[in-house]
Amino acid sequence: MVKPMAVRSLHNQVIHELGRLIVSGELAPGEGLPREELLAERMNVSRTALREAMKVLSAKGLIESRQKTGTRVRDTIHWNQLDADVLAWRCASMPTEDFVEKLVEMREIIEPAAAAAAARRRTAEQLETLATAYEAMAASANLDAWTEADLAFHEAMLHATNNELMVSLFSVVETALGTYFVLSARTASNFKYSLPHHKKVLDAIRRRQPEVARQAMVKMVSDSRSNIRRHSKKA
Amino acid sequence: MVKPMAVRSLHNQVIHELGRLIVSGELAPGEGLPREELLAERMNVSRTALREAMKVLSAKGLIESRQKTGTRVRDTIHWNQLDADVLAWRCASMPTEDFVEKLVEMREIIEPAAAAAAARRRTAEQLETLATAYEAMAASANLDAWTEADLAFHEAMLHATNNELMVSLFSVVETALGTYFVLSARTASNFKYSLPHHKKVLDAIRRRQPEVARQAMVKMVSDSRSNIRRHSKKA
DNA sequence: CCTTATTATTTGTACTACATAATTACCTTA
DNA sequence: TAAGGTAATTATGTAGTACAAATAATAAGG
Repeated sequence: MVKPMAVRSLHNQVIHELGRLIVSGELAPGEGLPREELLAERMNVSRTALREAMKVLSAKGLIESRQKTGTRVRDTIHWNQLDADVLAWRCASMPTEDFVEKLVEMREIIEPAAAAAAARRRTAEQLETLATAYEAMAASANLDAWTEADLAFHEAMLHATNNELMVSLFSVVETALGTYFVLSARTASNFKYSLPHHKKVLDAIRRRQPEVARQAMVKMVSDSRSNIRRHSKKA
Repeated sequence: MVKPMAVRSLHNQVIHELGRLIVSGELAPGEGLPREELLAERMNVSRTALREAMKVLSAKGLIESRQKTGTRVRDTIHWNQLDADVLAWRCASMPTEDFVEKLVEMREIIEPAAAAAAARRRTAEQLETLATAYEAMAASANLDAWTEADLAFHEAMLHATNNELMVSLFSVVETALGTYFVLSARTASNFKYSLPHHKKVLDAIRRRQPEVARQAMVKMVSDSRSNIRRHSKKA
């Protein structure tokens, strides 16, 4: 789940280091950061690199800089919670149960609607991509292959809505699926459990049946929700 | 609609200048930007300020920099379409009809679900805030006051879901409402047209009736959709 | 012709210097 | 003493220079 994310450049490292610290709560909202000169020295980077990182974190709503006052961690209200990085940082450590709950709720809202829209507006080519992803799921020999194909399926569905705003929600779906992969009690024998659900969605989209697609997707998500619940109770 | 956004700092100006150019299509995807030194000179800023801006645009998925190769505008697929700035830049000039359509579709997905969730989980305090916003709408004497209160109502509803991921979608709702305010044929006499819709939503949330709230919101959005349609046909 | 070394160019990082804004403290004055 | 304005202080903001690192293009060598 945690992206390896070959962080090449220095300022990218700084972004992720500070970002993770803030999102994890180790740097609490309201807390002031050391002034740039000190912080740069402490992190062994130049003020230049540090500032470039801080501008990005500022754009994500995590921090706020003012002259003389310094830089402070902003309240979570202002965080760009849908940002892929912010979501990833929240899952860097084991995500809290209530955050998983919120992710599932988002899937319940996004994906059935997306399935319906895809059934209405998908092109032949988009259907092709979706079908290919499904085939890869069916053919997957191990968990990793399944995971990759599963993500491809859900992303292809979002693309098939032909609404780029919808597509941008993939970061949420991706994170939700990621936590599911970690939390659900899957084994080598049952990891293809949800394949029939995916087939129903695919078929409904192929046949351009929005409501059928929606219901199939509702079923799929509600199923994965209960899978997580079962696992949580175990733990 | 277009945020005045008192762009104080230089690099913020650069962010918005370049951002708008890219999102409007004046700088097409695939197109390479001049190298930093030249671009900085051309924009009358230092390379320092330019780079800080470029890092932010890069974080929004609009551009991509590589050593030796230079900086290129990325394909729209990679754009962070839900980013508040990106949305605002898309509406800087008159938004296209199909973009408005996509915004409305997002409202249709987000807001009914949010209304239902708010009815389920809102706190007394959140209800208070929502009611206050409603009162302000009812009391508004002009279009500006109405607009402000309307936005506050929709934001309060998202907050009442107690799901911060939902709250972050406010940028989408805000943009959608903004285009609606511009495109709908409102006059001094009828701008409170949707007040009863809002009352139904508020009451359902107060009474904790998720499905009633959802349906009321479905009605409100579908109504505003048809209002926009009517106006588009005129033009 | 293919492979490998060299070169040139562009972004990446560091450092210095100064500008600007905002807070704080002080100092003047009624 | 209290009010109010003013100057000192200190953080971020901007500019500019120099060099490092990466890589596309090119030249050298087999």
